[in-house]
Amino acid sequence: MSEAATRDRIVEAADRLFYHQGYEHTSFADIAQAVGISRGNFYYHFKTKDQILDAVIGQRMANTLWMLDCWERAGKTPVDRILGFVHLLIANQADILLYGCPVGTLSGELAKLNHPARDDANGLFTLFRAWLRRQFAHLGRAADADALALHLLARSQGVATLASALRDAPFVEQEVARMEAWLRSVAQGTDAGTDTDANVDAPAPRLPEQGPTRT
Amino acid sequence: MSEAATRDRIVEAADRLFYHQGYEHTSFADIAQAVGISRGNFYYHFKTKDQILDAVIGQRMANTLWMLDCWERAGKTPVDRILGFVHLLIANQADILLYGCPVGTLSGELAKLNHPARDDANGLFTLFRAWLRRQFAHLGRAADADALALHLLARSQGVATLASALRDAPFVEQEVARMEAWLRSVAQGTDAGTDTDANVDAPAPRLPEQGPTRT
DNA sequence: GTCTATACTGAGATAGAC
DNA sequence: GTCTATCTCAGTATAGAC
Repeated sequence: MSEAATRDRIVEAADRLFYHQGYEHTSFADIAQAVGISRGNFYYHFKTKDQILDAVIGQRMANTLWMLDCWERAGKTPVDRILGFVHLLIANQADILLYGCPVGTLSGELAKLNHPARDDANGLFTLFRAWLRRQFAHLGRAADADALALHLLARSQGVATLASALRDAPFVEQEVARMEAWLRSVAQGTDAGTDTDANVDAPAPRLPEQGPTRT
Repeated sequence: MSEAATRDRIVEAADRLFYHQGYEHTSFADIAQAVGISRGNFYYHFKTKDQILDAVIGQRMANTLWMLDCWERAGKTPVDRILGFVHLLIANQADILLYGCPVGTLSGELAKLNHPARDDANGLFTLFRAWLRRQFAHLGRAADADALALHLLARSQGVATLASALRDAPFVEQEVARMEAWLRSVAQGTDAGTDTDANVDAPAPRLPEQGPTRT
């Protein structure tokens, strides 16, 4: 088999396994078995496990850019385009219920491992952030476009995390509907709790927080 | 040293290390070193790694119950009590920026490992969920109290995930302010996008979603 | 209760034949 | 390019002395 073809199959298998089982928990043997090659052959294509991770992240970046570009071209209005992002939760619902968001979970794992590729993995977040920011700016919210982008990213991450923990599909639908409503209110400028209001530095009574554990 | 004292120190060290480094990435040697005992002594107290995990989860459950009870007694109104939860993000900001939320990250890791203690870890979510649900019910939102509880839990999870990925402290403050504003609107019954509205089954144009990758 | 010594396993990585 | 064989090391776990 051609070198490129085998390499691609390795990256593809590693991508899936890292998503399903986590990076650290996935062994060379797992990937080799999934591809159908020997462990030895493996090292012809990748010298270290970190190299495979780099390749996987690289491919995810490319795929993400391609996907963002699709939404860009397919959506007539900024709202339509942002809905493309929101509906990823629906389109990938089955996987998300089982494995969470691939961006968030990889980022979280690499953070705990203190892995050098941590920043590269976070680059995926940056891709979405910049794209969303541009959409919100086009929506006439240039002033707080970045805050809105981060807000929506966080909402989406939270839904993925809780959905996979609880394995709760209706919850995903519910939250997506909520995000759609929020997006409409942002488009109409009727959203509450934004930075343009004075409520940012509202004092709000702080309670005696925090027991012996953190949460 | 008394048996109980050493055991407690092991659980405490394991709790911290599981949070900082992840469960799988933390070895017996790591915990033993942190406690200052030998690996051999370790096995006098816990026979397997899973047993330590169970003990850690048990302690987190107890601590969480205690914390929820504190908020219950300290907050005069349901809004005050819920704010106790929201402000955990502020109180534990430093840790969250580095390690994310201990509940969400453990739950996510155990899900990927397909670990038997997965459901036990998710019990922590259930604790918060039931407590928040009760607060929202007291707020006069009995009909959608559970949905509101899950929504706030998800928001909090999303903020923790993104905050630790981006190491962005101002973002946490910003999102907490947003949650406070949202909570006020819920208390006043002026919140949008709830299940009581007709917008749940709004069609909303679905775009050609999903490129070759999931996100 | 706590220690040292050690068995056993799986995983990352290398060498060299085909 | 792909394979088998092998090395090294870390991690879980056990046995038995003190």
